[in-house]
Amino acid sequence: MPRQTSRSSNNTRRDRPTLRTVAQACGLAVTTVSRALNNRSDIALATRQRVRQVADELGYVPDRAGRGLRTGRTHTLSLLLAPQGEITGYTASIISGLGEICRDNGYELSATPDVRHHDELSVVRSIVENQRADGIVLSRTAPQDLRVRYLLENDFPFVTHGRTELATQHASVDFNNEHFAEAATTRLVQRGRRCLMLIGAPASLTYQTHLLNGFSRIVTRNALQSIEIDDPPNLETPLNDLRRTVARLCQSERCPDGIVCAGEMAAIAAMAGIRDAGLAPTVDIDVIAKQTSATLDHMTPSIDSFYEDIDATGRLLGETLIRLLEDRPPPGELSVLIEPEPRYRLTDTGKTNTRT
Amino acid sequence: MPRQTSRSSNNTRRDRPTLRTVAQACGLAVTTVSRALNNRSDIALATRQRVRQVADELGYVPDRAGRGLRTGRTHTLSLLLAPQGEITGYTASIISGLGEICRDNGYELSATPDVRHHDELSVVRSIVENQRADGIVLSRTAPQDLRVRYLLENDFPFVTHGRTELATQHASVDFNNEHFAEAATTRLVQRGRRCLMLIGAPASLTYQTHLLNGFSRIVTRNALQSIEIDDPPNLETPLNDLRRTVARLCQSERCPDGIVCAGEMAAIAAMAGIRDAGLAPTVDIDVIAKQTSATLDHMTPSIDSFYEDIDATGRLLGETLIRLLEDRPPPGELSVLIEPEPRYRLTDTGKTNTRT
DNA sequence: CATCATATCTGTAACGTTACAGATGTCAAT
DNA sequence: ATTGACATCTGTAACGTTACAGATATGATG
Repeated sequence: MPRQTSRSSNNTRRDRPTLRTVAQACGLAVTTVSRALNNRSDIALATRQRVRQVADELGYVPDRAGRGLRTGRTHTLSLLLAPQGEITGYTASIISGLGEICRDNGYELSATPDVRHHDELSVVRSIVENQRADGIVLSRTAPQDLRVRYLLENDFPFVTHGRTELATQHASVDFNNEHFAEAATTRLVQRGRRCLMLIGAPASLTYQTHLLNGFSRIVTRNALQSIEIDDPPNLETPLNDLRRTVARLCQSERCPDGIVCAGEMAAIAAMAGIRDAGLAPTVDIDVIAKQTSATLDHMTPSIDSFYEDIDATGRLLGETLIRLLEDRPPPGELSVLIEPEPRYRLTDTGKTNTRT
Repeated sequence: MPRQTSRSSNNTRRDRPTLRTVAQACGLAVTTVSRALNNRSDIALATRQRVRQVADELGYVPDRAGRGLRTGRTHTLSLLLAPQGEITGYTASIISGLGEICRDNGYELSATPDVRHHDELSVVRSIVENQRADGIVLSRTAPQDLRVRYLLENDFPFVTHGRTELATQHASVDFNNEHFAEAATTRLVQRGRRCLMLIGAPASLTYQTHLLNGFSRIVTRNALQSIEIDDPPNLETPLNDLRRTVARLCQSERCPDGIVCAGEMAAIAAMAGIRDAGLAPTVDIDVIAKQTSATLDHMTPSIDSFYEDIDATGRLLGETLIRLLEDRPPPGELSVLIEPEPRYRLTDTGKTNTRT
């Protein structure tokens, strides 16, 4: 057996059929075949069907480069990722859903990690200017997101996971973080907790506002205390730091008796911090979190949570963007809001209860 | 402000410079500029430098479609992912490392989820036949991996995460699972555990053999017992099932006193199962795991682990594949083996000890 | 001085596709 | 028969790049 060579050298690579091949097989002009396969109305229906069938039989697949050169479109969607090193399970789930939609619609999904400590716009600019994709999926949106402004100004198709506060409307999919925060906080109140703390998103991201709105509303309505500290830990605080901060807080006089946590990893670190302080999570300090994977289901003690379906979010992002690209009306609204799904603690048989 | 339109209509999109633009600016022929930018030796060194500089000033970036049409190359690497729904944090880390290398080398990274219940070859075949990428990154390799055979037969560049048992050599990056299993098992033995169990990979994957080799060697050498059950849970058993199986086992007469776990999520579920059986992880049954994220650091009780750096693996996969594509000798060996990094339990201050 | 080798540059064609401007044929109305 | 309207199909050109086969100039060699 030959050793793996470093390039596909003596090319026996099966030459794939082109429009010309199909045209010859049909006895038609190349142009006709092109228009037939693109389902243009000025080609007889019968011809269109015949061409489609012959093309299928020959295994014809349009050449991306040829098409792209002519049309300027790439049939690629770019997913902008957090900078290298800050990529989490969230990313994986988004890719899973988005990738499925791309595959089903003949798009490539291109994953583009952001560059740390770099011009915020450099990645989007490179994609737009160099025509690396037909559309962009953004996450980690800020209220006045520069990237969104840039894309709007340049009239480049995109969809965001999360909203902005810009005057111009744009396609987006978001989790209802306000409802999540309200429901989570309410549940703590119902359990008699009176002194609450929120571990939310970085202040620069739009959804931190939503979380705070929901949290504060319930706190105010019930005349509760909420813990404010100088440098509050958030979802992107390194887990060890978050853990230490929580531990310190738990040993101070400002110790909370309930924590709402907008991310599952942060919740795990927070529980570790509570234990470090010699207290018992759930008993001394109740914790309630947003859940995006199965991990929380197997924690001890088990905690209540609200589920965000990231996989579904990825699918929605993809569908929205592709509809936008293909000039079809978006599915329902241009902006979709996904509601949290309440989950209750595990029973000891290991079953999750999901009540609606 | 205008509402977001669905396509970049009245195109004010900045026309990007082409080779022709650069050629005119330099007073040279298009061909010359092309060859200059490709650093061909039949262009005077001075000319090459001048052209490069003018091109940079004009912000020239080669058009992927034009180049691809002519050369047949896409400057894209495809990462094959587990089927939708089975994608985990592992994926995210691979993408993180691989994406970085792609960006630095002018490649796009295309993420391609596998299709469940479908022909095993369909995805690779589609990539190869339709020239969707210049090279492929595979994971979840089997001893007689059909995809690898197909790629070898078609002389298509690729690199695998994990090895095969095929006679033909191919580029790969692998974690030394045998060493991991040996070291993990040895550590349990040193703690006096005598009746051990391995939660490894699915039997169909090559590295399960490596895990078993390492595990069995230590078990045999120390004349220990190992637990064999009919349908042993593995890393891809749904977590609830794994948890129940472990719980049941712990209540039977074949209860292990130590578990080696080749994945962190499985370790978490196993610990939950131990607790379900009324036993204490670490005390009654010691657990030791392979670690790929920070999650395990914040478990209670904290457990020992061996770290696999997936981010670095992604980078290595990318570097290897790109070197292969560009005909440069691969970095060191064609096959790289990454050694496990021992990690010890957290101290109560929240610091991880990494000794070498 | 003629010849040849070498270094450096250039023009043409082609990759596969689609836009555009016709071309051809058919049929109905005049 | 002629015209026009329509349905259906076709040929040419172009997108940006690189392969290929020269072209030109320079200097060395006989």
